Amino acid sequence: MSATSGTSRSAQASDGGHLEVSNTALLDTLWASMVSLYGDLTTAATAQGLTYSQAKALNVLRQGPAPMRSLAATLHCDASNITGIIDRLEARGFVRREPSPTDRRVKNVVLAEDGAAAVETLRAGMHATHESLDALSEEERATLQSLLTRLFVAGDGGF
Amino acid sequence: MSATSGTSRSAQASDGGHLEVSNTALLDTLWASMVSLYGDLTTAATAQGLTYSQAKALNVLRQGPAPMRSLAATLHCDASNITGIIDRLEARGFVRREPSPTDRRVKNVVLAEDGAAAVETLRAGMHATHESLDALSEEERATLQSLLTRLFVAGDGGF
DNA sequence: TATTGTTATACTCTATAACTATA
DNA sequence: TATAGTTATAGAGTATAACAATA
Repeated sequence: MSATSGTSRSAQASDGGHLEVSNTALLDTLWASMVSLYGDLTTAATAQGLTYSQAKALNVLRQGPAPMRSLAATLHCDASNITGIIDRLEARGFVRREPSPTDRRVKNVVLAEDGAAAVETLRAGMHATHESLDALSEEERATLQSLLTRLFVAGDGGF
Repeated sequence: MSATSGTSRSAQASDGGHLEVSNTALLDTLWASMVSLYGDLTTAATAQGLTYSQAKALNVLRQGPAPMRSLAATLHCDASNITGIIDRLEARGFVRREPSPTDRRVKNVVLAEDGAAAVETLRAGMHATHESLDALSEEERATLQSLLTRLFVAGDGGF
């Protein structure tokens, strides 16, 4: 945004480690993008009577059933939170708790039909995001997908 | 991810409007990226004794003082939330409330020295993000910055 | 009248610690 | 002993509604 170029990078390995201060401008852009996406997602979730955390949980469960502990790891929160979040989703019939056949300690959370419908409606309702994506070319979307996958998804499944 | 290609796009304008279902895979990637970035940010914030929301507020204030109402809009939350968030940041000396010279209803929130130091430390502490960014080439970072800016920042300042 | 910021309220999220039941 | 899930607790975030001060 300034004369120092959008991709400047202070390559000072102050303590012998890797590059410490990498690209302030890009960090700003990533941060702002996250806040915008968060806003669009929260708006769409509220329209379904869901909180941000509930929406995240439902979205993860689109990929298949998951144990409570696994959900906590994926959502970067303590396992005790998941109990309440799943409690509330289960009370609305959006998910079910099923016993694991292999480990009687484990409860697998399964996305119910109503939950699947709600999360699909939510995803379709992220209008600002969809409109922005429509403004990119096919090639640009492929590039973005590739870069973001390398940045955030590839490593170990979300840092 | 599947045989349907990473950039497929169901171009069905079901109700005469714009393209409704755009790129499920890319939405997934964006969502996962947001969750990962959120996780890294929260971890770095916790190390500074800050919550995610407090960190977002401090980061916005890096760009200069802002009225309460403006902070609420930028952070996509109700104005009544900001009162509490700024209360807690002010109690720790991270921000100050200053009266607006032009409108006696308005209070401008100013980043204090300790707050500026805390947010810079926080940003430097987002190790997972920095390491990921270091793995991209200069050109790739420029491309990512450009694409994200068009997607999320350019429009109207965060949707 | 409309807007800015605050307060009161109720609900949700969040981490910590302690607990039960399994492994 | 270690792990999965729950409960209790306290602090923080969140939106709604009502309010005072100012425009």
